[in-house]
Amino acid sequence: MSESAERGGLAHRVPDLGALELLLAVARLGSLGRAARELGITQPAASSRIRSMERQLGVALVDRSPRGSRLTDAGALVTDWARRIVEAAEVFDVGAQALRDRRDSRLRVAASMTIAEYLLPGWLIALRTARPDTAVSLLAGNSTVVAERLLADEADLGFVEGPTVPAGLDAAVIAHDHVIVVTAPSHPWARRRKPLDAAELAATPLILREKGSGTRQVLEAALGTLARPLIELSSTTAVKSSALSGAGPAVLSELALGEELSARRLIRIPVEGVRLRRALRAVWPTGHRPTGPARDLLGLTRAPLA
Amino acid sequence: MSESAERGGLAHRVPDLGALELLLAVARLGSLGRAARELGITQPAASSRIRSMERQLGVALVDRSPRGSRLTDAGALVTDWARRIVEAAEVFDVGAQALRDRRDSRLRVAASMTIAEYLLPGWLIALRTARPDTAVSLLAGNSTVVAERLLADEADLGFVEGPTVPAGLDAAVIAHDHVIVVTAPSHPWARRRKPLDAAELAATPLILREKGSGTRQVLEAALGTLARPLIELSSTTAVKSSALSGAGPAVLSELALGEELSARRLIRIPVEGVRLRRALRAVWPTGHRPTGPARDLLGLTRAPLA
DNA sequence: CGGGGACATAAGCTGGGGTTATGAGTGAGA
DNA sequence: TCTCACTCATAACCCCAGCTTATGTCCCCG
Repeated sequence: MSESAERGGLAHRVPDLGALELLLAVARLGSLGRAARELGITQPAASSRIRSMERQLGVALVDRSPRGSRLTDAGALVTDWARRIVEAAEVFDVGAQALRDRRDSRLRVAASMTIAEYLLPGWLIALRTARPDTAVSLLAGNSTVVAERLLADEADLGFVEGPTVPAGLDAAVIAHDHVIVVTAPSHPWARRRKPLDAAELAATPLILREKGSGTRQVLEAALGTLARPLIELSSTTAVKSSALSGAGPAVLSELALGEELSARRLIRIPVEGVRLRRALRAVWPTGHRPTGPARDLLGLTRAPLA
Repeated sequence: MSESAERGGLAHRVPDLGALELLLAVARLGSLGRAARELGITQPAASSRIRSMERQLGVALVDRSPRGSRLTDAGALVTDWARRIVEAAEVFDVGAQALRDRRDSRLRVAASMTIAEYLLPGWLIALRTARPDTAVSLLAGNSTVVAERLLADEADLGFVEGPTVPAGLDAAVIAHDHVIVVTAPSHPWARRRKPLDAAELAATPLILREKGSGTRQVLEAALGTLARPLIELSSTTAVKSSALSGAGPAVLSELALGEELSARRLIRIPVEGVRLRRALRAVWPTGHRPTGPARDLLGLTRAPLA
């Protein structure tokens, strides 16, 4: 993330979550008072909070009138940025909630790191709207750990990544984790018209995760040869940062890239003739077809076998 | 966003930004004390803050030892979710900062709503690492407004979307806003093997923005006929929510979809034989080639003409 | 065996955000 | 025109989260 000398800290320049939620509520409901009521606080509290947020940002956010409150132009812009933060917070929330309720919950899920990080919270948000009262617990670990938990009846549903299904488990492919090649927009590859081929990819020094990591394995299996590292880094985030800084082409899981792709801060380079993907599977003990909440969750994860 | 009865409010279950930043610093630096120093607070403050975050989440996040602190397994998971929030906050920050410094700044940008919302903050984050001391101001408005500002020398660089370039301006296409068709994973289209064609798209009732909106215009221009609305909604977010809830296929700008696509909560349905995209252009007064910071920013926005 | 890290604990201050109580516009209807 | 019902703003007060300083404990290393 290129931590520049940035004195002050984000927290002092960005309103806190409560204020952002309040702003969204005002936008939706068109009135400070109504928004306050929805969040369970009083109207003066809401009024003061919005005001102090406007002071902090140095911009008027809402037009007050005796008939209600509407967003300013600037307010509309700010509200959309705020919504992104709140959505990220929702992901955090359901993830953390699942993590917390270890023991005593109704649906116990065991998942690989990648899935637990990027996919599960989204599914759980969806599950919550369908079955609001289901408490979920989450354990993250590798395939072996997931299998152990399922077989010991300490988990109801598991998720694993990779080519093999652990023994004793039935599985269904629910999606694929695409490993993709990206560069900064300034890189020459970003202007290519023809897709890369395997030979070219194998011949080019790339920004990679360390040897043995999931994405690296997928890449080398697909190439049928060892990859040539330009830099080797031990975290997905570090790889992303290097790529963003223009150090060179990087290989990353598509799941780790959110906004960077759609905002064109990183460009996806098409690759042809190489199967750069890894199956993501739901798993359960052989015979024990998922039922109840596990079945609901499984239904939500059904994606096309693209 | 399907506001369920969700009592309590996110803010009470999710640590505040300061705490999340602290957690990231601890993860990066491997020590509470060092992290504290980096954020400009004392070691006991950091210690207590992390502890209260652990209490709040009900999970141990860091392993303390007299030699330093390392993340727990759960801590690593939580840290990655936290990073998403902090990144969204950074986007908010640079956007808001640009919005605030209206008058007295060195680089004045005028941009269409879509670009100001989704693209500009990312570019400004990148610009900040290259030119940390450049103050940027941002005005959001439609093409006409952008053109006015540029011609009145009240802006140094503009960004507009749509097929035409306002008179008196030079332009360069920097990217394309792809309008795409998405459905929930449960929708039959999510399992199609063949791309949609124009006739099929025109014949199917779709979840759309209101008539006259940008994405709707692109869609109807591409189809050469009016679209058939299943539901008409007045905000991008509302369209997204409806699609997520499985109400039907929706048409949205790719820029508005972040995590939903990569996490497969919404599935992109390929469409063939239809040009569902709109040029995004940088613009400046004819003759006045951008120089200085404006030139730097323009350089950052260069993306392939995909 | 004495530093010097690293983290924990304790006591005290401060301020942001909450509350209640009240005032003051505006518009709609009797 | 008066009054009610709605909006938002202001004032006075309270509380607690989070900060600070000052100290204690543990462990490793020279």
